Formats: sequence, C-alpha cells, structure tokens
Amino acid sequence: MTRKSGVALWRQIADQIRQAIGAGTLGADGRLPTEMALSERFGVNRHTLRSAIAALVQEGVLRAEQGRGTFVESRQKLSYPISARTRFSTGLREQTRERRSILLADAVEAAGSRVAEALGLAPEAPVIRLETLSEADGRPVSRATSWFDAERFPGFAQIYAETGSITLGFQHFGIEDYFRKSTLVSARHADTADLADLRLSAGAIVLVARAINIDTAGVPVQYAETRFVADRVELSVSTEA
Amino acid sequence: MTRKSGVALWRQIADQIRQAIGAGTLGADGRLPTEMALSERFGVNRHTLRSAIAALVQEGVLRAEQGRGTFVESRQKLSYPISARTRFSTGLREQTRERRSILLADAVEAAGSRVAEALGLAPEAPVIRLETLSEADGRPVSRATSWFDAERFPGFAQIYAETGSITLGFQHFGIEDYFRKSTLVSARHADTADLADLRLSAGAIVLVARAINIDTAGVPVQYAETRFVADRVELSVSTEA
DNA sequence: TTCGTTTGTATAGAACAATAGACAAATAAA
DNA sequence: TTTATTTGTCTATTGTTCTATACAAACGAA
Repeated sequence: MTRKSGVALWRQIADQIRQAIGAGTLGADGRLPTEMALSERFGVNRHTLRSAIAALVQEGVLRAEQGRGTFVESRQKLSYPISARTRFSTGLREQTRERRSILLADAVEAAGSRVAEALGLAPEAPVIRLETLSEADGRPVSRATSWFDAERFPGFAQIYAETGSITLGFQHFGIEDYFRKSTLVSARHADTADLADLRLSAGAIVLVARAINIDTAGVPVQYAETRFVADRVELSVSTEA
Repeated sequence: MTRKSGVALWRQIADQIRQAIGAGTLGADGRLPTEMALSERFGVNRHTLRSAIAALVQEGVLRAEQGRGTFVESRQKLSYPISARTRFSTGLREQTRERRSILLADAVEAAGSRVAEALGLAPEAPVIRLETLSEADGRPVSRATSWFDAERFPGFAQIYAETGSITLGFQHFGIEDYFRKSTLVSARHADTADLADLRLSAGAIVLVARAINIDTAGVPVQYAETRFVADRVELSVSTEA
C-alpha cells in the first residue's frame, strides 16, 4: 500500500481484492474474510476497507449482506483466444452461456495514417468505421472500433447492424473465410467513453488489441482496435508450431 | 477527468499525457505545450497540472527547464514479439542499443499447482525459481519470475547468473533449441515490489504474460510470468499461417 | 431469548488534493 | 537592456480521503 501516490488507498485495495479474487487467492469458497480481518491484513482503518468493498459491490464483483458477510458475485476470468482464426463468438462459446455484439455507431470517414497503413489503402481513402460493444452473459467484455474499405464493402454497417456478426458481414461480400494476420497488445487505463460503455469505475484497466484481418488472398479486410476489460478477460496466444 | 473517483486528478492527467506521448498525439516535436495551455485543456488549475508533470519528470518521461519549457525525454514504445521463437534479447535487438537481464534472486522450492501443471510435474515437485529484471538502454522493461524442473536443470540459477541468458542456460543442459508453446496475456496494476524494481510510480500498469516454453520433444522446460511496463512495451503477436 | 459476530451508519479530527492569487528566476527575443 | 514568456516557489482556503471511536441493525447459534 503506497500512500500519497495519487491513488486513494481504498482504490488500491479494491484493485488488489478484485485481482486476488480473479487469481483465486481470495474468496475461493465464495465468501470474503470479515471487514475487520481484511482491514488488519491491509493495515488500514475499517472504513477505508469498506470504501474498497463498496466500490466492488458497485461494480458487481461482491455482494455484502448485513449480519452475514461479504460474498463473491462473479469470479471466473474469460480466456479470449488469439490465433489465425480469431472470432469473438466462437472463441468464448464454451466459457459463456450467451454472447452478443451491439453496433453503437457507424460512420464513413477518411482513413487516418494508422488505418490506411493497416488496410493497405491510400491516405485519406474512404473507410467505414464501426463502434461496437460485445457482451457475454449480460456483462460487457469489450469495446471495439473497426475500419473497413468503404469501396470494397459498401453498406457493411447496415448488414452488421442486422446480423451482429462480422463473419456474416464478410460472407455477404463473398468472403467465405478470413484470418488474423497480426495483433499488437498493450494496456492502459480506460478512457472516459469506454468507462461508460463497459460499465467500469474510474481507473479500470483495458487490454488493447490492435488487429489486422486478411482474406484468403492475403489482402487486409479489417483493422480493429479492441479494448478488453482487463479484470474480466485475458488473452490466450497459442504459438505452437 | 473524473473527480472523487479515488484517483487524484493529477495522476489521471499524468496517465493521459504519458499515453498521448506514446501515441504521438502530444509532444511529437519533442516539446510539450506550456503549463497554462495544458491546464486549460484539461480544465484544472495550473498547480494540479504541475503535479502531473512533476510525476512524469520523476519517471523520466519528461524534462522541465525553467524559462524554456517542458520536453519529452523518451517516447518510442518497444514492440516485444511473441512467436514460437520468443527470445528477450533478439526480439528487441533492432529497437534498442543495449539490453541486459539481471538475476535478482533464486530459490529451490516445491511447485505450486499452477507451476506443476504448466511444467507437467507432480504437485510439490522441486523446482528452481528465478527472479529476473530485464533492461533496455538502461531502463527497466520487464520483471519476470521463472520456474524450471530442479531435477532436470540442477544449478540453472548459477549458470544464468554468470551468462544472463536463458538460452545459454538451456544449452548447458544439451537443449539446443526451445519454443514458446502458449502465452496468456492479462493486465493489472503493478504490485508494490514490482513498482520498486521497475522504477515506476504507484498506479502504473503492467502487462502480464504467462508463458510455457517447450524443448524440441515438446516437453515443458520453463514456465514464466513476465510483467512488462505497459507504458514502455507492447506485445506483438503474429498469427500468420 | 440471549449472545457473539458481522455489516451499516454517524461524527469529528488529521492528512492529502485541488483551487486561487502573487511573485521569483531563468530564458529568449525585441 | 527591456520585455514577454515560461517554469519554480510560497501562502491560504476548500473539499476529499483516512483515521478513530461509538453505536445500530441483521443474522446465526447456543
């Protein structure tokens, strides 16, 4: 616990508890130690610890019952596979009951330098941008921004809005299969807009995956920047020959 | 900017500036806007903004000169490749002038459940644990904890301490080549010990890679949990067929 | 019921964060 | 040299966070 670091003690403790629950080192039996025990373990006042618990209750990680104790509401981390055939829906099929993706917004715009380079287009070429939110079992998992060549895929947004599936969108344009070429993974604090969409509290961490998908001919068809909730998802990379 | 969120405004601003510098959207010319301009942009008092800058100066990201302005000290993010042949030294060779790894501590202990499973050993089997720190161009890049089968690799720590290389350590035991089997990537706030080793300030984010390396016969030889400084490194995953 | 345990609420003081205004010190340009 | 610009220091005030103590309310077991 670091004091006067710009991060309140209660928030540092909330982060540690959330992480320990994910790692299974705390509340593995579904029940948290008492407030007294935890406040002693962290070396803080009971009220400070209560602030941490309150934040986690707000997030839906814990549930507190007067007179009984504090309980773990959701534990398991999802493992999102990254491979040549990465798909949102199939990747989480066995770990979740229900998955869905929602189109938040779409636009046609001129490609920025990063997007143009990733898609192999001329700078300022027209591209379709999709803002999407993916949920699993009713809880937000990731928030993505995707770009597509507007000349090759006119009306992609419309089709995606109806089907909720990138794969089906591509099929409409005669692309039966596509592959993940490369993925850059970084991490940062969620920005204000993502905090709201992903229903997180300030200071939450997102894993950022910047990915390029290609068709069977090796031509880039999609560039996407996906922000995963770091507390709910880990990325699984398989590099076996 | 979120107030009373448990994260001080100056720290939120420091995080944003650090990130904007990494993305090239701020200080691309090596020079930061004035304190007045920045405090207006973020909608805070100049003193609050100064706290953010002071933190970044402390981290070595910025350099402030009285009467002249504030300047960017280090910008470029390192791109750490994750593939079947992941090696620390070779992976960063073209992006850095100088790289080194330091052995901080080592021990022989009984394998925990996660380690035993990863290495394919019996629970409580004896394993060697290495605590290492990797630097590039004099700045800490990652902090790793590695485990090896103590029966197969007796004295591995000693050899690593002398050579600073995992690859050379394996060669000593007749392993000419080894491969990355799988990598699990997650992100979290750095814990207190890592903050000190990696010379970070509180609230810093680390990318956590949990990796299994195998020999040419497919037998696991190393399990490692590496914490990368998220502001200085991104992971590059290539999944092309 | 009675008792011990546990979470919930209230109040007050000390430490830290954020705002405000004023001025000093260094730099660069007129 | 003079002036404008920019970072550095100081003091004061207000709001948030943390600590300390006390007691209420709900639960479960004796």
